[in-house]
Amino acid sequence: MSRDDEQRGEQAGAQPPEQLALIRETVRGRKAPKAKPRTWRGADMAARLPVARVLVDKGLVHLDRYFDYAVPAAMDEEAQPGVRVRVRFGAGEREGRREGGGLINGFIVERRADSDFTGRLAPLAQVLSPEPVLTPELLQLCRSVADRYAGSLADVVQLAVPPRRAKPEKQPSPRPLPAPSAPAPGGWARYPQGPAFLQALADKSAPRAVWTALPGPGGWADELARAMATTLAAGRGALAVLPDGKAAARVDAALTALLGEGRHVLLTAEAGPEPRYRRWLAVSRGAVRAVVGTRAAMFAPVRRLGLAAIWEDGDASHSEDRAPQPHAREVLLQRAVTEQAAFLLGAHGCTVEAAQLVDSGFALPLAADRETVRAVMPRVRTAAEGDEARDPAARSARLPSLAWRTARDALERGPVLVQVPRRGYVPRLVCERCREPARCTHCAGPLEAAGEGTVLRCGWCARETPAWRCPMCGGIRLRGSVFGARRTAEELGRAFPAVPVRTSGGEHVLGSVPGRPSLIVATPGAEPVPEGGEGYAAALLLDGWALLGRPDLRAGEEALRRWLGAASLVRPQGEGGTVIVVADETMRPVQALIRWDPAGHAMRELAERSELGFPPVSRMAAVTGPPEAVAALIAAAREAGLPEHAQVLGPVPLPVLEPGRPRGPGDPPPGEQWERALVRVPRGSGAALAATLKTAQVGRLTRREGPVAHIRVDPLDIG
DNA sequence: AGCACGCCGACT
DNA sequence: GTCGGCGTGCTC
Repeated sequence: MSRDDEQRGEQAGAQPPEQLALIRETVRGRKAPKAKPRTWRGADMAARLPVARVLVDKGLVHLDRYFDYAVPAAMDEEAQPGVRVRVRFGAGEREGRREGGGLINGFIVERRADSDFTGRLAPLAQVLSPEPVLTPELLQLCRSVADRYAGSLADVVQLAVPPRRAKPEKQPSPRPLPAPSAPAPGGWARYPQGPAFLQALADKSAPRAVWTALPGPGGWADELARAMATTLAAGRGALAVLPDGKAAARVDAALTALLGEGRHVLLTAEAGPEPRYRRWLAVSRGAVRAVVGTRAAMFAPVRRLGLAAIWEDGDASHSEDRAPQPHAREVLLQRAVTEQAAFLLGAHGCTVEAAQLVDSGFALPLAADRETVRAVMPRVRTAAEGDEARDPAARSARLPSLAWRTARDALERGPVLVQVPRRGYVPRLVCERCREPARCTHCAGPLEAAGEGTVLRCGWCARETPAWRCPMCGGIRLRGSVFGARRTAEELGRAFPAVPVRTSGGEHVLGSVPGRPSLIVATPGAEPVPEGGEGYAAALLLDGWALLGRPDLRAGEEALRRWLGAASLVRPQGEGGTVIVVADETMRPVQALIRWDPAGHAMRELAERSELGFPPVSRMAAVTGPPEAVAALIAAAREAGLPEHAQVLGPVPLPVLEPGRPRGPGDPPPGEQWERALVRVPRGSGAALAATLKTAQVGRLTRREGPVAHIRVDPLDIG
């Protein structure tokens, strides 16, 4: 943003000398020794509201409460609610004097006349900066997120408030620009309910919608920007969270085209810490009222929020990987409700959670007519896996003949996208005949085989299934591997020697590619957008079997989501756009792709999960850790009182972490054998479950009872 | 988690 | 009489 350059230098003249020294030290570099704050022992305390209630910045669950400190008179002015402070913490009293105790950071949450603490209050050591970053609204949001995820407030605050940077704080934010005028509906006119949704935003009411975006490269970004601009025009703030920097940049560009510079900021990691903090401050100070960003932006303190939007809620990157691992969709839902803002969930596909929002009546569907969909969608055809082409080059690439012919013809007209499975994306056990994932007859968890010829065991409840029989087709044989996908991708180049081949995925993701004939081999989610806005002439989706074969609950939804993502970049069928999906055409996600009906697919999935008692119809929490820690935490939770109808599944041994994959919270350290138990409760008991688990955890940590287990509410990979 | 406090045994 | 083992419990 060019706004970052418009800042004026600091006005140091107003600062007291003590602070100047501190500033110099901070600016000089990280290695410089920290100024030692004075002790304030015996100093005068503030005359009015001499007590500061402080949130101590330590993520320990059993310290999840506030601590009171005395406010020295010299800090009275700056020690306002929301500011960052340093306090002495963890020391006892020796010879009647307060001693030692490490200096740690915290936030003032309240100024009070008195404390309910009976001992002598320690004074605040230092006000780090007078910027009130943890506003009451943000604090309340963090509290409810912490509660929902059985985490500590300090952990969530750490996710919500970016680390301090001295320079941006000392610069003024630009003056807020007046509200823009409302934009035209643009692409929203293609949706029967589109204009009405915008009108509701303009009327400052709080519409909630699950938006099934029409295919086409980039249209969605403009529509999202228009929804945000309409909200701004009504005098309220807007926030959109996107799965990656690439998608966020597109909405940023669309908003800039609509409103010019200065009315919104882009909050992504790519900007670098200092510009990012500067932009965050501009939002916090109310200078900017619209935010486009990646998941950390879900906490952005937008003033008078009028719209909370999320794009592609099925993308795994919307799930925070730091404790307590909140999901952007859930956080934005929470904000929409408490801040009385509109909620917009948009995607090309549809998650079961989104379907449930519609099913429960919380949100209304925002989708185009069948006719409109048919007019812009590509032609979708299936190719059988065994139906390999006669051409030897195509054979070596294991391309079905239809895929081979389609690609060859389309390459006359433009670029062709080839979607191949991501490495490590290998299914577990499925029926050899109909490819139905093998599930436990007791709890419907995924069946696993420890090795060749070993007995089948459930990945959830550990019960053994000695004689498996497919419930769908009666088959008795299982299959569990996928052909070398990586090699298939490489061999594609040999199948089409006359055409340039480019790859996108893993470390090297392309944002866009030239619109001329070429083969683009990409892993799901890394598909580049063809330049010129025309789209791909064709797409080959070769990863069907790998995607659909996973026993993951989301396998179908995820396969469809990834296919739709790629197919959305293909030209309409009227312009010759064709998609070939190599998968069995009788499978439900394949059918949904052919009909371009993600919402219908998600509704059917939801109905099925409802029967089986799966999330999101039920709520789950995963408890992982060393076996004795898991057992003890579950026992403690039982004692603390699990909600009615709670069901404990397992524990079962956790599979060893694949080498190379980064270890997250809840993953075992290398070499340790951990276990996982799942606790399942009816919908509506989620809050009670989180509270119980947290109580059990706090009890165990306080008494330091052996190794610690990790709690994950709404685990993603439950089988 | 740190870290101090305290209660009991072994030492100068 | 005093030092220090580590078990117990608090951190404003």
